[in-house]
Amino acid sequence: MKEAVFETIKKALGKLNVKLEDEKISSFIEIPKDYSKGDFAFTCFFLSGIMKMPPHEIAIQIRKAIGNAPLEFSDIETAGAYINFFLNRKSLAYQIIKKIKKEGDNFGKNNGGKKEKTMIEFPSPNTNKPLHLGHLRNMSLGESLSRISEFNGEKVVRANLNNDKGIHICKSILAYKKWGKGKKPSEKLKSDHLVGNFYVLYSKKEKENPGIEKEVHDLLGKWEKGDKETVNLWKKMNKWAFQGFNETYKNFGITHDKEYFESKIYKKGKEIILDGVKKGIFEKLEDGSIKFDLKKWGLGEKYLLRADGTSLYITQDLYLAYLKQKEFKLTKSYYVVGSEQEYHFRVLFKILEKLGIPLKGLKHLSYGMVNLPEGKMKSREGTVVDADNLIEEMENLAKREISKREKISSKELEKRSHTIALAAIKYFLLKIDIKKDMLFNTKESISLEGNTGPYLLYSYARANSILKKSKKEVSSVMPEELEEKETELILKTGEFPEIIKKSYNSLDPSLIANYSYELAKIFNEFYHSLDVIGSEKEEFRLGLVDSFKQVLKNSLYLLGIDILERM
RNA sequence: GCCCGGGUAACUCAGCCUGGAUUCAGAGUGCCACCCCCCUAAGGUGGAAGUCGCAGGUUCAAAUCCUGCCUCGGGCGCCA
Repeated sequence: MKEAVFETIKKALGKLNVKLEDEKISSFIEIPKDYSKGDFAFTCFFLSGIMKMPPHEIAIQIRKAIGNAPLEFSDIETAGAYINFFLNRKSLAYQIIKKIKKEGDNFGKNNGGKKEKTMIEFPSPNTNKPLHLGHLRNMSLGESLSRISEFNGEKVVRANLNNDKGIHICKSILAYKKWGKGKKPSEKLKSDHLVGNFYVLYSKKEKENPGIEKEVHDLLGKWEKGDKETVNLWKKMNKWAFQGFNETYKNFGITHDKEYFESKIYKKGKEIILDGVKKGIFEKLEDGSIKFDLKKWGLGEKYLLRADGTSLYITQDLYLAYLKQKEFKLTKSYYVVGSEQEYHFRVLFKILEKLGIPLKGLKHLSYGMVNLPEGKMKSREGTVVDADNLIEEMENLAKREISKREKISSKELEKRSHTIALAAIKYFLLKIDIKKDMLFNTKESISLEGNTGPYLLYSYARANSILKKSKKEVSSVMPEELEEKETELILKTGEFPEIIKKSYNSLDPSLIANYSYELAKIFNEFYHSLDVIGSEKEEFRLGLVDSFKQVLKNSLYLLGIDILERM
């Protein structure tokens, strides 16, 4: 439709003997923020220099030169320095509603990425402590980005790298060994929480007696040598950690297609480094260590292999990047990892580039930290918001709210409160710009009112309720006149495909989250100002409600949020 | 010291990429007032609340672009 505006303007300018490049004209055609100002607008400020007239005068001149509005438009009017183009909204509305109806769950999909095979890695936890709020942000983002990519036609492999070895793991193992007394997970103590408790205990003991740090190193040494007792204990505790994680993943609606384990790859990658030395990219020092000079790119120097020939974190990451590619023939590979690791990934990608390993589409999907009013979360000190506890707390809150309103079976109560709790958490974590740090204030964040996940579910349930109660059939016949709220709602649903593309291109789910809220808000305004059931336009408005419901559903799907037919 | 990223109402955040509009720089929470005759009040309506960190610059036009500064966070290991 923009072309029609363009042609109209170009013609009019021709009549006024104003010569402009097509691109320039096009760049001054914009979409007004407010529907009441039309569907397109042409700004005349920039012409004042050329035409030697005040901008509003120019607008009037151009409007005159346009003459009668072409068929596509219902109206063209000037407002100050703007020429506002109103599309024939009845036919536009009709087209949007028809399209949503026809495409349903596929509305907004496109296959722009159909040639892509993408691996998205998240949340890659350490196995020495349970998942916390930071992981919830990570998982919400990972799942949402996976769905957004799929919605745009990509094939997505959801992967997880389990950081199951290293000094931090040995800390919880040592604490268990010394003070665990053979304790086992129980109904009351989830297995990964048990492991986490010993990690906290270790930190406490270390403060009292810094000497035990040596014992941890000894333990790591034993593990690396394959000491039977140590390895068995490590296996046992890792199993507990994984069991607990799996419960949390399931509870949070996360699945993976591929699991990687650091313990299985940590020795690998040496060949890649040595190959780089042969090619003269890396430098071998006298003591045998290998390093890479990245000062050219402002990244300093980085060691790639220890003097004793053992691997470093970056070494195994190089290997894993290579392995992923080999196994899955990827065209893209994303890492959902916190912003604190930006430097690491810049170095990693630069090295891969220099090695000439044909890895395309590597990207660190960096997200900001989740902080508490008291400051940073620290697992060591136990000052974290635990994932399982938070979910449970939210469920209880939702249960209380539901019980105030309605008596339902306990099974239904469980289901609804769970869905509401997850919606609240996921929406809260996704609505904020991916790259920004965020503050989690327990009391304020755990709200079910206002700009929240439950608000969206509630709007959806209301729409559903109308459709259920009405005895009439949805009709595609357009009414004579459209009310303002009707127009707003239709145009907003029509924006959806564009939002999807934007969100896909910028890899940021917050655009969809904020769109969902705006959409639901308009629906609630519509709901309050106009009757559906019993109105003369009942059939038409049912169609409108149905479109809204569909678009909100698609939108929430992309955020990884399940819907409820009743609330 | 160097490299990233923030600083918009009391609080939490949109808007910034792609600079514009009339009375207003928007939401939510909180505060004040109002609305259940009617499709779920987890809702809607109105009000109070802002030197868009500071100072320059570019432009007909700057929250938005550029420079400097202030300030907060993160990062700069033969740790992971």
